[in-house]
Amino acid sequence: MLTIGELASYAGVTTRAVRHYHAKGLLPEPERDHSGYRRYDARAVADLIKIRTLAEAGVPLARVGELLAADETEFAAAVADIDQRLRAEIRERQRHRARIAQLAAGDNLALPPEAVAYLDRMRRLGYPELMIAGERDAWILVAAQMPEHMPLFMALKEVQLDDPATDELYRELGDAIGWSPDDPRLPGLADKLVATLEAEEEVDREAWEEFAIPDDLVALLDSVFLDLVPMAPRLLRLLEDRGWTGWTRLERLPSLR
Amino acid sequence: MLTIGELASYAGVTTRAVRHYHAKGLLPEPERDHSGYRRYDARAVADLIKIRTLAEAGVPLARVGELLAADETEFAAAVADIDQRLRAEIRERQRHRARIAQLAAGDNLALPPEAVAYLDRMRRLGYPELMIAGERDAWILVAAQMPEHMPLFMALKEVQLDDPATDELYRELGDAIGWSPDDPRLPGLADKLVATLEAEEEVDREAWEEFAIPDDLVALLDSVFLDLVPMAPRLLRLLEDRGWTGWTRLERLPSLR
DNA sequence: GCTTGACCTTGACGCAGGGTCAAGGTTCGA
DNA sequence: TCGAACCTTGACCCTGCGTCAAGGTCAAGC
Repeated sequence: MLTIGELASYAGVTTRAVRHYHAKGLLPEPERDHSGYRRYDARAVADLIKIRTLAEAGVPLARVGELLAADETEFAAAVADIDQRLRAEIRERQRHRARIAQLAAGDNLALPPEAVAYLDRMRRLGYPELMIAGERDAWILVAAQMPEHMPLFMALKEVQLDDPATDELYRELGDAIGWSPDDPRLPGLADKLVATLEAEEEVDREAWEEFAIPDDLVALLDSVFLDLVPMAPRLLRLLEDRGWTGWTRLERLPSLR
Repeated sequence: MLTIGELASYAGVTTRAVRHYHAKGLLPEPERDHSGYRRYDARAVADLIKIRTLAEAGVPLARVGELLAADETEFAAAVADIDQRLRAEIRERQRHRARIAQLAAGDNLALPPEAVAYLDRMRRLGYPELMIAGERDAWILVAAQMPEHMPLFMALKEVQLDDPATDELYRELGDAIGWSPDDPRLPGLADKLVATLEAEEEVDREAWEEFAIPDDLVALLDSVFLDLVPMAPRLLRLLEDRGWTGWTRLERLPSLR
């Protein structure tokens, strides 16, 4: 007759595992000797090895019990089921590998490659880091909600950078990011912004409007700007004085009656 | 400003997960409003999405914190490390798949294919199921301790079945398995066994002895027989009367002084 | 002003599969 | 007769949250 330690070593498991299987009902509790020690026969070794074999094959303990008592049909069905689970887990890990390989390739936590490329271009063009950081945070939010639209959005942004007038406007905004709320240059900046908006062809904006950003996301993006940039609240007020509201989605105010 | 539920839904996680990340120190606790609710800004959404991105890439939360604060070199090293872990987990599951595919192919829980083939042959030859079950349990124990010797052992067993004399002896043992301990045919069976043993060429046994089964395993295998077969203790006593001891490894008793 | 339902708060337990003490009793060999 | 190496039960630890429980808060509709 075997003690728990001997049993465990025959089957190549720890005594803790054996007691765990007792607690789970996988292995029946054996007789105790006069001092309370568990005493096992050879059948227990064979049973334990079967349990180990299934557990090491990736079968959850909860199912090991069923499987030991299953007939051939049930066994085959259960095995098919487990195999499917294993395949799913393998695929999952393969996706994880691909994902972290992407992460390793750049600073693009949570951003698709085209957005990384856009931010890199801003960096090469000499935009201030604070502005780039704001853009990145904002696009992270958009990418999370509308990942399928990101290639289009980034293509539109690249077009904007290609346009010298927009580029110049953006550079001024970049400089203005550090201005204090009472900076005297702010009204002039607001004038320039409004002028650009009014000069803008409707066509340009249609491209954006077709893939309407949801209202709550717009509000969130506005708050990125408002939180990050000290002069932002003042600038928005100046724009409202000039008949425009919002930031992420700038719109004409309904004219006052 | 966002509530925890809004934050969570922007990032595509549960509120429970957000609180979990707070508890783990991955995401800083935000300000509370007058009623004690957590209030988040848009930065928190971006931070949370980064956490999610890493966590979904299979990075353990304990490492996510380090990674968010890591420089590029550390990040690359950590990513390489995680990739290695993922590959190991994939390999593990592929081994599991192969293992359960084997299991599905037969009743061979914990037995190598050659042992399954041997047991199947016993079944085809009409040996009683009780004897086959005993053989299976015994070989499970051997396979667990000496897996590398199983092909040889099974080859030797097949040779025994090929021999008409041994086959006949085994069939008698198979019949005897159900006998009561005081069955009058037992002495005759013991005589026949001893006769076979003494007629056996030394060469036959050398093959087995070369790959000595350890003493404790022999004791365990004997106990399978003693536990499973009611008449076993009596049969062993009868063999000892005739100058032989043991069962798994039958040996001549040292002659009495 | 009241109810209802959807939020929010902290705290605690649960899961798989055991690892790792703790505090004590038992057995075995020298 | 002593110490080492067993054994016993009980309880806490890990991951990554899910899921109660027992309440507080908020907005809407009556």
